[in-house]
Amino acid sequence: MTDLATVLRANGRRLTPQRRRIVEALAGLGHATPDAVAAQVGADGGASVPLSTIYRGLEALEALGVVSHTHLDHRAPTYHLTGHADHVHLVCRACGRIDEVPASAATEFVAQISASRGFAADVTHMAVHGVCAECRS
Amino acid sequence: MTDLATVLRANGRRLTPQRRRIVEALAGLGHATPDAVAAQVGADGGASVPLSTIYRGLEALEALGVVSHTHLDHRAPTYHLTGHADHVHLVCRACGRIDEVPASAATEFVAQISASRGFAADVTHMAVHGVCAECRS
DNA sequence: TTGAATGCAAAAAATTTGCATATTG
DNA sequence: CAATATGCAAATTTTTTGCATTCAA
Repeated sequence: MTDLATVLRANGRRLTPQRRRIVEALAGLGHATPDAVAAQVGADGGASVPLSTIYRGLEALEALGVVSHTHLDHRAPTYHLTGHADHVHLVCRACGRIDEVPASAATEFVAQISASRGFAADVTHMAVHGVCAECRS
Repeated sequence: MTDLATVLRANGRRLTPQRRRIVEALAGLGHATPDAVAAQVGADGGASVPLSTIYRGLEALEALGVVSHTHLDHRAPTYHLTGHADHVHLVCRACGRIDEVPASAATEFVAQISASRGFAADVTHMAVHGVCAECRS
């Protein structure tokens, strides 16, 4: 936790209560859109934080590698703590359900494109679309 | 081409000149955002087509499986013809470059999650983020 | 102190929707 | 002719920006 302050300060940034709350919200939610983060932050009892601050906070934290985001579905960037367990998201195109599988399932795939293209893939929180088991039947 | 009309009619939809131009635009561009499609459609000499029609057209075509979309970067759904060569996009987080590798590179990966979760992944045009060869050095 | 961050409010983008009119099948 | 699509304009939604004020370091 104090680590957060360290990372920010090391880059001339500051740890404000708002940012601390953004991180806490993400820790509790796992994944969340800026909107959802705002809602969660507002739900912790304290004063609500304007969306603009949420956006700027997430942006600052992402620049420092504390959080990152992916696009699980249509229009919604979902943020998560970088430390959050690495996994790939399986997004069902039919029912919308989102399942997860450990990122290790893609190890081979990652190695392959690294070898063939020199591309260092980061499959953490990668979104894979398709149809889930239930919807297939 | 006439096939397009068939698919639409088979579902009670209609082939309008606008939709034909949308498909032509995609064929020429490969991938494109709704905005880019509109620009291309407008560049073909004919009258410009309002964005709302582009959106509705893409939606209708996607529902019939003629086109589909993915999110390559931050805020931009990119559409492409379903028939367009299957490949996975390698999006460089550093320079923004987008490279492609055949979808077959993910065969093993797809098989794995199918076996473990019964999830039928469609990696066509899947976006994989990371750092490209040049930016790594 | 002093520059970074917040809060608001207003501006931009990006989509979506209502509806009268035009068109396709 | 009947139902689907288009065009436009207006309404939403989502994200960004300007700025005076507050606050962390």
